[in-house]
Amino acid sequence: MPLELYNTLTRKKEFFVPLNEGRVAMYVCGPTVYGHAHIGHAKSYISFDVIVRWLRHLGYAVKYVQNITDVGHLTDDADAGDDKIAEQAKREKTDPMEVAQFYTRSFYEDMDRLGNLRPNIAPLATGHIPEQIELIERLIASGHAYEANGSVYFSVQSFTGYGKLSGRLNQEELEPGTRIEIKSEKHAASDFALWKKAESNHLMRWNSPWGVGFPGWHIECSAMAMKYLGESFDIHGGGLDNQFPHHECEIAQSEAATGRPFVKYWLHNNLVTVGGQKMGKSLGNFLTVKDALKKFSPVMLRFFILQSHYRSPLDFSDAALEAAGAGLEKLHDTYRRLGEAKITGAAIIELAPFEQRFIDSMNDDFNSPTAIATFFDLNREVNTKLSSGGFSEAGLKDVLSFYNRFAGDVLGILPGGETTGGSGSADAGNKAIDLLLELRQQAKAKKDFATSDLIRMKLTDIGVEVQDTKEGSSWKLKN
RNA sequence: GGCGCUGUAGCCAAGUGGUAAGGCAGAGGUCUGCAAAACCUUUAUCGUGAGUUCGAUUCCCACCGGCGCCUCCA
Repeated sequence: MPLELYNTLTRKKEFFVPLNEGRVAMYVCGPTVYGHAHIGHAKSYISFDVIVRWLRHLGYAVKYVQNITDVGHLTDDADAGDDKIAEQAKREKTDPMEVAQFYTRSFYEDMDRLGNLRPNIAPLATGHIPEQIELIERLIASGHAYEANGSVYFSVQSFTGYGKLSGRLNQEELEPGTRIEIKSEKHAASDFALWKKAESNHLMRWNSPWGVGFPGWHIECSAMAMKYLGESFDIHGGGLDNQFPHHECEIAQSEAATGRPFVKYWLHNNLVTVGGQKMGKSLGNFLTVKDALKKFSPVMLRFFILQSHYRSPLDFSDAALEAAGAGLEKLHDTYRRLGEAKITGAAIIELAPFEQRFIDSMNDDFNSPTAIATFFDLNREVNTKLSSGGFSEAGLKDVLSFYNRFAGDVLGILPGGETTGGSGSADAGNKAIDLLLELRQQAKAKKDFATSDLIRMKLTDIGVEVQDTKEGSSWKLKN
């Protein structure tokens, strides 16, 4: 089965056919850098990371652009309120650029830990002011935008396709005056800001044909996506919460300016809930990646997220994460055993069916949960072979390669460098543990179980789990 | 009110018009000096009601419950 993906724009699964053969141009909305990344960011960027990895596995040359929003994102709606970053700067008694830099670094630190590959291009909104101004000028020239009192607004009614992404086609149904305050300078309630006039106290400001101001939130993505990926490109991703109005506005701006389709496939990941409710600062159930990683390892968090589908909502709880972690440990144990296995037998595993299942899963709209299920079934077979004779040289090599390619390269869920036991370790601490196990082995040989159990108990106390097998004892660190 | 999603075993979570993956937890067993690990066996008729169909958990409708968007949010 070739790759199929669910296109939000058409609301159905479609076969993936890139605009240029062999190449994929992909844009994913990046974070607004006014705070540390939360576990919702983790779900979104892990999902798209795996999507990128899978496209690359299929042989596509993927150009992955993910922006950093460091200006223009306002606290209220697109037209009122203060800039989020400027607000945070006030709270931290510093200036906006420092806030943006600080949280940008924090963001990449978190994403790196979670195993997400860096995007090929990570453009900043503040670094693309001329491109945004140019795009706004095009929209004014073509009659899709108008200036009012130093600000520029997009005229929604000038673009017939507005609403096609979110299904919100009838703009009259918006109840004026309830939640969207009509500003007198706007021609219609649903018009949105492309450029905002800067008040005198506004720190982030640039010169423009309309006076000193700053760009609106939506325009940056259009300008940067088109600059690096062209006026039409393959995939645009983002969180479901950005479907409207952000992505709707992106389509309107871009297609009104160019007269051609902006994006072929729109992908939206579902949201993280905590206790069944959306996570929010105001709800008090807000969890940052950094806090989550104090309790759980990065690969556990990643695995937990990938065990549900990217388009499904995911409810976060300690219990759910621990349950996922127990399963992941099983995978890791087997992988570790494979790495330490001696060539003692002639066993091989027919990997083709497993590979087919994995590929079919991923090709079915990036179904990572069923892809992972493949590994649990393979795991069982591997363990059986390991404890009944062992693998042949080729058999071992093939199985390890399978884990490395699919669990490692594609899903990124193999152990991330944490210490595990076994012989052959150069570390002095590891050697000391190996020595203790050797002494325990001697005690066991003399049927001195009191001593052998004492050693095992004491090791357990310091977090070292001992396991006896026919070939001897092994150990690993328990977290 | 408008748009959309969703309701599968104790918990998490896939999926299909022909009676349901995987994980966690539980039970029994094999192995073991004991344990751990591993392996084997075992636990659901898919929110409720009606309809289409030879047959529906999967399609249509209604209802009940949960969630998201409609204001910034991955």
